[in-house]
Amino acid sequence: MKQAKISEAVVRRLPIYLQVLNELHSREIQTVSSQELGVKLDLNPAQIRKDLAYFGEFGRKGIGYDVIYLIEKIRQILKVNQTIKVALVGAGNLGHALCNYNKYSKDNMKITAVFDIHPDKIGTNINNLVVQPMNELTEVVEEQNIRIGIITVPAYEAQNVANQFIAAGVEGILNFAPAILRVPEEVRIHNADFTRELLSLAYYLNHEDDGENEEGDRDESAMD
Amino acid sequence: MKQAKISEAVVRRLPIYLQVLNELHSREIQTVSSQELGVKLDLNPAQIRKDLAYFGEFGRKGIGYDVIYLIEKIRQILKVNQTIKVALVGAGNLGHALCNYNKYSKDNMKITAVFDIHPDKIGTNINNLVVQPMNELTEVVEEQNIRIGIITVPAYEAQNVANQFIAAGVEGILNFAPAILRVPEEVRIHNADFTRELLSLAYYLNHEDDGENEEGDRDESAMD
DNA sequence: TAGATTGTTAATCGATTAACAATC
DNA sequence: TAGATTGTTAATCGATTAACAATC
Repeated sequence: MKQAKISEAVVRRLPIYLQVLNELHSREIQTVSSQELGVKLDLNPAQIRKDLAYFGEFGRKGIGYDVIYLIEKIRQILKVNQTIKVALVGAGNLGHALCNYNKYSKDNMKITAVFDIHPDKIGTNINNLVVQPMNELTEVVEEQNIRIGIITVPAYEAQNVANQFIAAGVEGILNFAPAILRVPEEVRIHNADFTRELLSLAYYLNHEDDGENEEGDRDESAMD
Repeated sequence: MKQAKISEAVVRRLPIYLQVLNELHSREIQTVSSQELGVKLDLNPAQIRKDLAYFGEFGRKGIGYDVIYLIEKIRQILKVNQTIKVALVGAGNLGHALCNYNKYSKDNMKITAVFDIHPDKIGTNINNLVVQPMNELTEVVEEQNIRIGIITVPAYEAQNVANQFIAAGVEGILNFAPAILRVPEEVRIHNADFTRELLSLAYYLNHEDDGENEEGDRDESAMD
């Protein structure tokens, strides 16, 4: 009865469920069926039921899921029912944006420390946090028990920052820099590099209606 | 011989390949094998070859892939060999950050217009662009032939902005707001909501070494 | 009770990986 | 030529979906 291995696809859907559920909750809706969730999210209801069933029996047959209860359960699963402390390196515009989001967030993930390498940034204030110099990172991460590091520095500095986070003992890294980072196996890394999203979005432009891509280009031999 | 249907998973890997290739190019490396790419990206070499082979024969047997040639080809596939114009709504910190990234980007995706609803933002300058009022959006999008809209407004305004983008005729939307947006089938939407990344990252914290989750919680009947 | 909806098993579908002939 | 590596087919693996008994 050990928890079956949960695929990444399942885990990535949980925050989406949470988002819809929070919205339903704010509209004071108390119960929801997998059917209804499926319509909202363009997902197969069976998939939603199956995803949730990996973690327990959260619903009631004939009724559906209690919104508040399910929110609580998903939070438990994602471990955001406890406060998780986060540090951020790179006090630029993006760093600012994330700190602000943070302020309004309902989830218990808190950015509790901000670092930067540039002397003109150090000592300034972001959302009640004082920007600290990089050489204090290790100490602060250890002392505050920070578990996640966010990287919002230019690509060429990203690996270096990641290394410092890892040395300091974070368990996960959220990387916004457009760079491929090497991390040891025990550290989880997620990339939130928006250029990837933008480029893959471009692929789908006009893919139906214009035929530009359908001739030429295909049957020449490569690199001649 | 019509192009086989390309799965989303494949398309999402193309920008990653492009990223590594650009890096190799900047280091003046001229040829690369699927083997080497696989090591760098933690991907199976066969998968990389198969991904690329959907679009043509880009490599040379016994040799590998010419870096410059492959960059060019992937750019064609993603349609970023031409300039693609992008508009952004929401001139906050995140909007600023994206506009700046944009400035340094090598890809031909250009943010050419920025909008905001707040009077105090309108008329200000971001990266040489003047922030415009929302009521000019439709006209500007049409005139400039803008094909992608980026949404960096609070969640409660996101759907409204999306509707305006869609009415103005954009083909794709990149949404940074933590909201689930409804769009018509012909409009492609990608979500870059960082809270999702952060929440799914939290799931993986400590999943190996602490057993907190392994008892209790499982076999109580739901909602009693 | 009848209708609705879950949790779960079985069937299907699609994506990844292995293997290898072709060839540089 | 011998070694390397592609493009591609076949085998495997995993994820999604359909179907339905259990039950509220």
